[in-house]
Amino acid sequence: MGQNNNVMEKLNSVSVIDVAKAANVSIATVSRSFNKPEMVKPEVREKILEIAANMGYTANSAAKSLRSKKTKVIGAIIPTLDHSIYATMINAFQKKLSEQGYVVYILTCGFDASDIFDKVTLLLERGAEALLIVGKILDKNLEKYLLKFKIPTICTYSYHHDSKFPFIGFDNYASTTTIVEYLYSLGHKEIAMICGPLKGNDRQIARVESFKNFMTSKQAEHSVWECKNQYNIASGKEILKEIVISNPNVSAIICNSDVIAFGVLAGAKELGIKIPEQLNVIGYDNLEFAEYLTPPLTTLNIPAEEMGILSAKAVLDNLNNQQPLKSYLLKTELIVRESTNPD
Amino acid sequence: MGQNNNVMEKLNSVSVIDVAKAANVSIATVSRSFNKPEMVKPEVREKILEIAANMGYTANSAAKSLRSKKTKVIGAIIPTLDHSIYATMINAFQKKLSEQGYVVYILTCGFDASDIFDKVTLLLERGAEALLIVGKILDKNLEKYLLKFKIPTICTYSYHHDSKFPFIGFDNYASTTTIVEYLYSLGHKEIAMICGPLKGNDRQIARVESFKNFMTSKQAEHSVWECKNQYNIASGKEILKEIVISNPNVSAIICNSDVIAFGVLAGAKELGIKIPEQLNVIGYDNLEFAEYLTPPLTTLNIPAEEMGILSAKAVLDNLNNQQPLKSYLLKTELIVRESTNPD
DNA sequence: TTGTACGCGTTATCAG
DNA sequence: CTGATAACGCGTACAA
Repeated sequence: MGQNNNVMEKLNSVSVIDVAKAANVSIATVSRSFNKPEMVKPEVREKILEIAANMGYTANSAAKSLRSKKTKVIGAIIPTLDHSIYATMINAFQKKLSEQGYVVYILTCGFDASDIFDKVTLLLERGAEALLIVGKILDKNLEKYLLKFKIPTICTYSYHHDSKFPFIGFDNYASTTTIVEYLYSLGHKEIAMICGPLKGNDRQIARVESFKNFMTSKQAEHSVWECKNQYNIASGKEILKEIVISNPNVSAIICNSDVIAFGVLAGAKELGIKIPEQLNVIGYDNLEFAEYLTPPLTTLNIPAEEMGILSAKAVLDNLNNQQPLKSYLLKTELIVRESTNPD
Repeated sequence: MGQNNNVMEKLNSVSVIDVAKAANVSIATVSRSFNKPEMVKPEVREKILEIAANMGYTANSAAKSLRSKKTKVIGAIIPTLDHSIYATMINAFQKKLSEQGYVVYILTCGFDASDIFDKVTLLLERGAEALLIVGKILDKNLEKYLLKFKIPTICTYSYHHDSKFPFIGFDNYASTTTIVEYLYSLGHKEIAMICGPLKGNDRQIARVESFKNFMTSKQAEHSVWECKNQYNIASGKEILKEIVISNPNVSAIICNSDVIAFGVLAGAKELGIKIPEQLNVIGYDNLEFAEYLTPPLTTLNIPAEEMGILSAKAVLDNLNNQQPLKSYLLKTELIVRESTNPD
């Protein structure tokens, strides 16, 4: 290895011209045998296909794209693959698209989506024909850009009525209201929320707002704790300790991720805080482990896989059948388990 | 929307020709301003770059690839993104590559890697310049194919000395031996292993073999339980029940995934089996949650992120500097916690 | 049903 | 340092 190992060169060493010569037909007939089979006499086509296979012919996708202006590539921009909640969606998205020969470019951007212009253009310049984005598009320039070039773009994990782009997601604001209402109905008068990084993160912002609005409307004590660094179990544990020290009257904690809730349960155990007797804990995402925690975690189920599949279908329908992209408001569901109970 | 919304057409509406005209230079100079800046007089270059930016010029990647025979795309084939252990690696891999303007195609193949020829050719035909694959390449035809076309291919998550392809991974066989030896040294005489799907999965096969060989050499009782369906917590729980019923003398269980081990702990709790007093449990992967389980899980740490980063570096070095791909045998480490102890 | 010839937008070559 | 032009491999009018 080392010298002259160019993949394209090797892979595309035999072209339509070679096949045409070998089959004693024109290049047009070869091309048509692959792309418009019904236009070629069956015997001729079969012969060409066979010869092409024997010669190891592979269409050059760059040339194909250049000519046809289609790449069969979809771009996806997500915060990170390191959270199963995004990985699950992308997994479903990718699987569905690959059934139709589409391939997915994946780019991670961290939780701050306010600065993803570069990532978007990178994918677009590389030929992405449509985009999947997590959350709302916050950068006005990006919004203009996508609109100007009519890039088919789907936003997920959120739902905003005022958006210029279709959303296939769920209502973060309403979902959190469901959670807080439930906790309030249980009699909790002072509740804390542990949220993820807020900057450029419309999901977290909506949840915090919903929480604050509800609690304020009831004139109930409340506090918000931002998990700024690592979004993991250790953080949840740490933040619990801070909460306990500075707000000892908190009787329930809303975690905006099951991972954080996991940490809170772990921290509570260490501190000797009984759950749910002394403290109620509620998660978000309904990850697989939630029901196996001690105690089983009350949490909010979100339609991760469904978002991926529906988004893929929408993209396919748009690209293949010119169907306009529609929004879907998907349902979430509060799964009550044993980490919450009446005060 | 609906008609004539071709992304490429819109995005590449202004070409080098337009920029050249506007800047009053030749197209060659425009091209060079972007790709070989040192060959263009600074003032001229700056002017061209500015004009190009104002006109919204974007190079057509298909044309670029067609001419240069480079795509700056890397393909990755992994079992699933739905397991954080793979997602973590891919996340690191992708992040590193994107620093150099590379983009990653991700395709999932399930756990059976014996039939991925189609996936490989799909990625290659789409222009992937190099490949990242999880596990050993089992299909002889695929092996021949990759060798014939000299596709830069890195295999991960395993390490085989007899492989025709470089491995950036760890030794599954030896790692399991470490685990079994440790358990045996603790005095366990009958051990069970819960493994993942075996078909087309060299990692699981190596671990099972290692386990059987060691136990046989000690003439110790042992059994292997294949987790055929879902590779999740519920399965671990279920299989534990089967083990307890049919092999009541088992005093230790090796789980080939922390997720399975999680299920075993959950099942044990339900059955009233005390861990580690009545049963030792050991995991694999050292996922984040392992140390927070009850009891904290003894497990094997694997270098997921490191594999991703090193693989990315190797690919970059191969593509940019013609450096041959080298193998790296990375270390694993047994993390002893409280789910194991002397008999 | 098939063949000819052109153009897609870029980079590489070669001459200046 | 710059310009003119060929070539990359394919799809598709248009002609036959």
